[in-house]
Amino acid sequence: METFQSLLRNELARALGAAGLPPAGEVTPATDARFGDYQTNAALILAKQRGENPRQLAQKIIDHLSVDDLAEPPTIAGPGFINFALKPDALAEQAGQLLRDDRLGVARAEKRHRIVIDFGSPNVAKPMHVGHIRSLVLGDALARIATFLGHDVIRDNHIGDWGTQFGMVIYGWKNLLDRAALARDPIAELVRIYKTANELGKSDPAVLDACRNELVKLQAGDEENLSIWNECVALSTREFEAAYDILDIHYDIQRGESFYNDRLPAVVDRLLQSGVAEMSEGAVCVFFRDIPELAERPCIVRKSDGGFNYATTDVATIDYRIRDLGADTVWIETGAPQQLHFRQIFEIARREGYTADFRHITHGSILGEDRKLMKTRSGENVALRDVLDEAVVRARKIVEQKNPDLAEEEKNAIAQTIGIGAVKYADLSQYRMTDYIFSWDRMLSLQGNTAPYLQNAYVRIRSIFRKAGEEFVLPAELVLTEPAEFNLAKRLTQFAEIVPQVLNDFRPNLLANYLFELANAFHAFYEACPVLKADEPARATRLALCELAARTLQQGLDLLGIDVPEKM
RNA sequence: GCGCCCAUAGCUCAGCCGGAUAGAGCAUCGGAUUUCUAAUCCGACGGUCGCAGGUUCGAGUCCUGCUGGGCGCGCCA
Repeated sequence: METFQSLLRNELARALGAAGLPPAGEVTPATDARFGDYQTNAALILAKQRGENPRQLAQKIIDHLSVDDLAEPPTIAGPGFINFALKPDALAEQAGQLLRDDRLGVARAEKRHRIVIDFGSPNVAKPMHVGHIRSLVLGDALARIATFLGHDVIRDNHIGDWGTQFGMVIYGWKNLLDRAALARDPIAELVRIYKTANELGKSDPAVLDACRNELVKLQAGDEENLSIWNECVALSTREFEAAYDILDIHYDIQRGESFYNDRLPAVVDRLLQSGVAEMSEGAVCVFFRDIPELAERPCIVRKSDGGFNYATTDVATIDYRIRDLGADTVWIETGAPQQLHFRQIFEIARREGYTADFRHITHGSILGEDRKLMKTRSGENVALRDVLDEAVVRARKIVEQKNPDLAEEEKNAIAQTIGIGAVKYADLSQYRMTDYIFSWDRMLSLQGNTAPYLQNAYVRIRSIFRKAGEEFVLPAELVLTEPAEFNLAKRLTQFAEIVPQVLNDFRPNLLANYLFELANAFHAFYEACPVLKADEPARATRLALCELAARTLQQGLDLLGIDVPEKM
């Protein structure tokens, strides 16, 4: 089914053609209720191109428009906008259709892409910390939305499992390991031996040498070191999985850096042979002399000691995703500091002839309430698990306060849904590039643009249906009379317009903002329009609006990776 | 030195391709509950969109310069 926006857009295109005018402008939701529901600036654009009077052109366009079944007669306003006000009947009809559509009106993408999404990507032998939240939550939401739009999405966990840190970890494992501590908290012990080895190495060159030696042995395939390494990867993976379960974020494949090891020599040979790379000061480099910003920033793909680095791995990773996985689109979600690196990697890929759509999707940092990078009092990164645990504990207290009569088990489940949802939503409701200030009080607030506010709108609807004690039956016809009904219905029809927009510039916050406005429209409707006590046909119409609002909230939150409770 | 990102109400933030008198939430103040979850709703107050130029019928949005903050820049990832 089509959205009002696309119906009007098509009609505009037809009218322009009929008027002998070229396609121009766009149809957008009205910026203000006074201007109706939709508007187009087509006349303004054409007037500029042709040096004609915009209002006269607008009239000419209107003369060819036929939107009687959707809207009141279009009007000209301001410098030459054409405004459309939807007819209540058209809105009611559209809402009825949405209820019959299990996609809530969201069209599948015209072209189905195979998209590899790389996000999260934690390091082995290190704890996941609060900084991983953004990449995880943003990447997951984008993956969910792309999947819903019909794309073939492969979620790839590109874990850091082959860094130079393993020299120290293996040295520590052999000389410093406390088995009991490892059994208790594997990652904490791995971090401890890594840090201790690092400290020792600073004061004792012999230790530093020993660490280097362990790394060389690992890279040469030494059996003992490989088995220690394997154990570290397994322990870390178990830890990651626990976090993924809590967050309900899951991957299709996990191809860590080590996966690409045996492909690296061939990558460099190929780059040299094709002339993309060249020798420089003993290293193999790619220069970008024709790109001003990159002219003085070469990318090293093989160090002068013959070793490979992460650039080599990332070139190999691009290869794999396109050749082996068949991707035509690659999205990499990481923090902003890696922008230069991926710019280089993508440029190398283009020079190798790859035409896939590469996107580096970056995000800002999470700051503490002191506006500095979020750290514990002792200056450590805040552990991801601690954040998630505290979110649930805090949510649990609120549930206890507001709804003490629920069963313990139910309270726990609700606290989980609200707490985790709040953490995710706080991140997703904000434009990804801006740094955001982490605040428990704000994200768990019951008012404002928060997950609990949206979840509450859903819960109120579920409560109505529980009270009604009846299955939802779609009425033959919806009849909209009250302004609050009209506003809610209009919001509901816009879900299908918003969802695809998110992928334009990777902005899940557009969807979050929409859902907030929808919840707002629902709450206003809830206050103004009794549902169960209303007479027919208002009662059936209002139940239908409730049903559609519940489904839209649930679907929208699900696309953000957020669950809804039945009670709270 | 060069490059990337950011700067909007007291606070936290929206504002995608340039569009009409720049919007929310929080906070503050004032209202609303015999009613389906008041975990809500309605209203008021609050702005030199960092500064200065430029392009345009029209600039928070695009261009140039500047200021302030964050990050990055040849052998870590």
